[in-house]
Amino acid sequence: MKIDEQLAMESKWQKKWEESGAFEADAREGQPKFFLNVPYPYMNGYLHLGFGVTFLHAEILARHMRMRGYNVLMPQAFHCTGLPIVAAANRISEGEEMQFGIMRDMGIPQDEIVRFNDPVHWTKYFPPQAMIDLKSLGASVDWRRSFITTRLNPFYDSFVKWQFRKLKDNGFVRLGEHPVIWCPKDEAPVGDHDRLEGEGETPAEFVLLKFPIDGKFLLAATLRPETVYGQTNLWVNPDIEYKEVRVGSEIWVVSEEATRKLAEQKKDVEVVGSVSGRDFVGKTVRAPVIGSEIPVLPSKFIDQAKGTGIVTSVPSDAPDDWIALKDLQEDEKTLAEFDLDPDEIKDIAPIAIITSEGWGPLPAVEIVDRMGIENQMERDKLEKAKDEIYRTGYYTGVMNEDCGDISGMKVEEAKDVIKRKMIEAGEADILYEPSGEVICRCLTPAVVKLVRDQWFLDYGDPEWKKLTYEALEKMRLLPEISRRQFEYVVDWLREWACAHHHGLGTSLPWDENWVIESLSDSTIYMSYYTFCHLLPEGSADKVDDDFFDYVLFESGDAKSVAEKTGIDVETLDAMRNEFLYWYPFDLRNSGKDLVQNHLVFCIFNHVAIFPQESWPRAFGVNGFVKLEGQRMSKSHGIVTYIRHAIKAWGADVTRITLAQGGEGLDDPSFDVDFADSIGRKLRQWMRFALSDHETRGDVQPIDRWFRSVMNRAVGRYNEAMELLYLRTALKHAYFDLQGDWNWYLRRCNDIPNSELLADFVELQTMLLAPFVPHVCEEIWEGIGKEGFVSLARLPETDEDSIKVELEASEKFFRNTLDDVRQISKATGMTPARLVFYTHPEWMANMFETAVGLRKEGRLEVGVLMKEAMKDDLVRASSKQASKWAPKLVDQVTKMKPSDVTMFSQCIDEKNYLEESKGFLEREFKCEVSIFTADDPERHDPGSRATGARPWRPAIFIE
RNA sequence: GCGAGGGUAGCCAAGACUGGUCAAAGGCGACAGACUCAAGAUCUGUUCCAGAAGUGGUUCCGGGGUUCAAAUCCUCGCCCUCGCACCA
Repeated sequence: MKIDEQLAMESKWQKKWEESGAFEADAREGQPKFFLNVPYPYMNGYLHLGFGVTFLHAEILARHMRMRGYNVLMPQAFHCTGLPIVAAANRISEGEEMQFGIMRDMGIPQDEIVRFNDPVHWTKYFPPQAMIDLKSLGASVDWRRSFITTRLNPFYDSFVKWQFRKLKDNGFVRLGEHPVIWCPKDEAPVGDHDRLEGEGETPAEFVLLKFPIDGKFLLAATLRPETVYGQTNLWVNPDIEYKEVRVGSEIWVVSEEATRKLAEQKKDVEVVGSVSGRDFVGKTVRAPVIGSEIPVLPSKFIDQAKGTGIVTSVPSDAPDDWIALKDLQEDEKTLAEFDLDPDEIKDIAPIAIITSEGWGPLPAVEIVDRMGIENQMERDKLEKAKDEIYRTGYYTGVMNEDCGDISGMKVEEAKDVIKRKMIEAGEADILYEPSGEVICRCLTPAVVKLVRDQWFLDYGDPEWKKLTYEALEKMRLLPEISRRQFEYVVDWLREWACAHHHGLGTSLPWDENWVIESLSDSTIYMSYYTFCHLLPEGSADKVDDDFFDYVLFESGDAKSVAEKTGIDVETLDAMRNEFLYWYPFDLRNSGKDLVQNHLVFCIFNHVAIFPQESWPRAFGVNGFVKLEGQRMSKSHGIVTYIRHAIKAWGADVTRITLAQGGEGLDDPSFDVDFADSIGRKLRQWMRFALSDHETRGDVQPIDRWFRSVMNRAVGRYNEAMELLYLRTALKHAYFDLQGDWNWYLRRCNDIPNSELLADFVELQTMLLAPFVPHVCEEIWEGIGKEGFVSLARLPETDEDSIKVELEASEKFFRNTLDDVRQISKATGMTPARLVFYTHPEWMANMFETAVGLRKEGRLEVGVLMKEAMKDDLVRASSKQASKWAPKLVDQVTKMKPSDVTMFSQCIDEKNYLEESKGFLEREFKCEVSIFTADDPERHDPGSRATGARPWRPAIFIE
């Protein structure tokens, strides 16, 4: 079948599903339900395979559960909230080439790209496209319940407002201030996606130390406030014009660059003058905390862009300070230039303050020596030195006894204590700046802005955390191994800034100037899926809090809600009923990147708003798709859209390839070779299923064997599917089963039992249907079944047809065959005659005795002999028995528990081989004879018979 | 740096919690054979090394350890992935 025939076949079934409403799910009393969903994808482009993997995990399970008899709901909405769409639209209107390139790569015609200059156009264009993609992927979604977010959807808008009023009423929303990386030109926060440089950089907190001088303050910035006890002097750059800034009632002296930072972070800031650094050199200032006078000295190593352009000097622990001090002490010219007393300067010595592992009292002195740093200009070496000291100092360091109140504290904790103390005493302040250089996409270097009156969701609230933890404990996590990460995140989350001033979304109900950000308007919307398809058009502006209170909590009065909203009571009750029936959801699946925010927010918000019986039941988490080992991501350019994959391979192959890519948290890979190969196999399977075969009516042991194997496979498949181990499920239900079927055909000389053949084709088709639904529908129809396979009922495992002894016998047979092959290979012989010698009867008795002892846990050589000798047959061969006993004990001890069960009862091996003699002769194309090892009549020219053991006949090849 | 998950044969990937039939499932690729006029598809076999008897040797990122026994448990180190916040 060519790809276009394949696609035509697939869309034929997609149309049939849609026309018949096969996947539209309504509350049905008496039938168990299963409600799955995945986070709605963001609508700034076509859907890519990354979303495909996440989606398919849920979708495939949805199809599986449907076939297990559940009433399954799988809805899908689309996310438009937030900045990226707006930012991208702006870039289009600015004519930015990069953005045009992205649009072209998606396959949007050049003359249509300009229409994307309006954010609203994105929200109209992409959701239908995403629907097309998912439908052509064979999604079994109830599309009646789809929607988009933001105020563009007034119903959803009301829902989010209701949610936020609830959160606020319950005391989970509060006001505070918050530093963000900020673009002064755009006057907007610069998220990672909007950065040309500096991905991952965050606001870092500097402590500003105030040094009073002439009624003003010199402001020195430091990342290590705990080192104030080691201050010996202050550094200023004599060649710089510093600015005098009025901050509140104080005048601060800082670099020009720093004035801009202050403007974004402090209230009431005004530049009032300027002063040369030179003016301060030689003067003394009183250092904060320690209170002693220290000299202001000249230095040129200070980076003016960083901090305030003024640095306090701690030569004991800062290599920069130590080397600068040393330089100056030896630099007579500079000393003279600034009229500094050489003796006084030379008297300045580092003050030891921190004791840390592997270091002496003066780490900076030590490391400058060790690394052979000569002067202040060796910036790279100095950076490295600083890093090294800071790392060990921070984690292992302890403040020594000369550090006042913080003596004896660990550096980690001293830092905070001293900072707070200084700020309280008015000796210090805070300044944020990006932890590394950040450049906005508009080419402007970013700064840190302190956003005031910021609304937060207070995820730090201990009571709230406690409830969330409780909910998490009761949840099922797939895979379970992700639990530690969830626990960590619940613990670690603090306030979350839940609204901003830009982007699409819903405004805060109590303050229209704020727009709720995208991770906060998407936490409980799974409940909205349950009833949104019943919202009547035209009631958009009337749906209010009372409405949601009624539908979700049945609080209030139906009649008055009906009057207010114009939605009749019956419809209201139907919505209420849908919610009650479907909620909570049974599984939400997502990429692993959402564990640390979205999924945990989802729990937080559920426990804040809903009663316990509506809390989430399970989360599934999966990795990111890799294409040939490379991560797919938009920013890295390697993107494969769902539609491109479908065009190349069709929906079925795309689905099964993604499903078998990998399990658990590992990143699954999209294996192109596998896709090609599985496509061939599926076509082959369809041909096989739909063609006529020669069959027979009689039932042979091998038929019972395959039926046993088949039923066992179903059990394993169900187990794996429930845990979302799709690859494992495919292995059991498809690859292994196909292999067993091939073996079965070989064993019955290519003439299968007719009933078994029909059952196998039917079952295999059902097992594959969740993965490759289209080809399975085609087969289902072809073999004359009514209705869709997608809606067929998977039979329960028939425990009675699982026959352990039959499977053991066949395993024995295959092992024996393998042995023959191994011997042939090792000897290079092609058998001209094959002779098998099965174990003598006494061995079986002794073997079973050994297994019995193992089960009782008292298998030892002595015990075994004593027990086995009670048997007449064993006693008759006592000499051989005692020789065999140690080996037997060893062998049985090492058996897997599963094999102990499988091989505990010996079988009539001679008879089993006899029955398959014809098969053996066909396989090896030679004469085959079978003897018991103690048969005096046996043909045994190689004296092999003595090697026979239970489950392992001796073999002789001529 | 912090938190979480990983590193298994040519490649992808099970196994690890509960140590032993583990030279390690399955898939992909490769090679050989059967079928075929041929190719493809399909089926069968091989795919760490050695081997004229079903075996032996050396393996599961690297070092050290526990144990009769380690891919599996402990420890140290190296490397990879995800996340670290207002951003979807």
